[in-house]
Amino acid sequence: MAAAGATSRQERKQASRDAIVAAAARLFRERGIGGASVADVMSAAGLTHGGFYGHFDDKEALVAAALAAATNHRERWIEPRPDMDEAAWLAWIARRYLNVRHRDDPGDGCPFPPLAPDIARDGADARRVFEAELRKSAERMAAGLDDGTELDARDKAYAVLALCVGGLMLSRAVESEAVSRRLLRASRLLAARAAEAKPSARDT
Amino acid sequence: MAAAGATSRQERKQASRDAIVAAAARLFRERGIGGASVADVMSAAGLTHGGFYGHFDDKEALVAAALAAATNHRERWIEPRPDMDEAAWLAWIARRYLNVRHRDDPGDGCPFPPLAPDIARDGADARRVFEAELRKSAERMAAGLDDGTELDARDKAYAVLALCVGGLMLSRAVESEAVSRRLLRASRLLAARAAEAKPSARDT
DNA sequence: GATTTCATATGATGATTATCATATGAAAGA
DNA sequence: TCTTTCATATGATAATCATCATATGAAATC
Repeated sequence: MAAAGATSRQERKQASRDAIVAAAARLFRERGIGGASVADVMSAAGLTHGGFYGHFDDKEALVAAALAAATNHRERWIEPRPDMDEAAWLAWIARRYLNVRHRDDPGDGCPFPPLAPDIARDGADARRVFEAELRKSAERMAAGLDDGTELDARDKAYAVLALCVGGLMLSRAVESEAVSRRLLRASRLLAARAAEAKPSARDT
Repeated sequence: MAAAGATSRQERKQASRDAIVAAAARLFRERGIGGASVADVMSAAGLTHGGFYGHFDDKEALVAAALAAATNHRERWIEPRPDMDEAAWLAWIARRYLNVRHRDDPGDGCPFPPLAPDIARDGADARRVFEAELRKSAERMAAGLDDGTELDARDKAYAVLALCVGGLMLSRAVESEAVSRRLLRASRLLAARAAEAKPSARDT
């Protein structure tokens, strides 16, 4: 048995795998799935292309792993803030997500806007991972929301996610800075409207 | 000069070009830009690959043309309805857009959800066409909306577009029918909230 | 009718890519 | 120390793709 201290063969293989997944998570978000080859990913991970198939069955398996690994900012975007009312909290989340910094750094951002259409056309495995990650985001957000008259907390969360994902994606696809910022701002403002209008407070 | 009646050489070339653009508009929406080769598009147009460069400089020029050609349903989705109030009209638009039929037929649907990320990474020409088409949609919608306290009519339109595009795209990327339908329904319901709460009608 | 033009077809070309086969070299086990 | 194992490197392979070069055949012009 090896001295438990240093890196065992198993540990180093795991470290390689982690590096591959991290490189893929970044490159796929930046360039799309078709825009980053297996050799590109391996090279970005500091390895050569041949070893790839010792870690994954095929590229699609890497897509699924990279997608799961790319959702690591969720806790930062959707952070409970019991001090805020619902509308303020949604506005706060939207501001953290729908901004120029996030727009300009897709490689370190949310994987849903750059990858959703690719995933929609990909295999069922990737779609299952996508759904699981989206659901986790929705549940985390719903935990801070109240049920409304038409939309329960989970529905509100799904709708706000759709708005945020759509707004960010469109802000990246237009050419002018002015329209791009307008999309971000308008989407931020609509997000807060998902909070119930609270007729009870007014109509009592 | 040829008898003006039949198809001149010029007219037949134009017809070929139209067929290429129509085939590209469908295939790009169905498979993504990278998923449809020039040869695929030409074959779908009933031609062979070689003639392509007599019509377009390169594939990117075709992307721009196909994108402009793929927005032909806008008038159906965003149809003025002076008989409805703002919230009802937005709900009506969202219902026409965010439904299972549209979700399951991307080849004949809105080009924004399937193509936005590809366009974001593509050349500036395609992004300019994307922006022009998005702007036309926003202006058509804004013409039926009122300015609100935070969001003017154009902003409301951009936000509703972001929500619709995001909701449709996510509904295609998840695996289960239940979550997919939930995304469509929740997004439809939030769309109507873009209408001003009309404090004037209540608070007067 | 002869000749020219040109839209399209046929047939390269060179680059890229996913995937597989085999070599290597260092650590693990004996 | 010697042998085995195995993670990774090097080096194919076969397919796909955008793009280019040339051939063809029918319409347009003379």
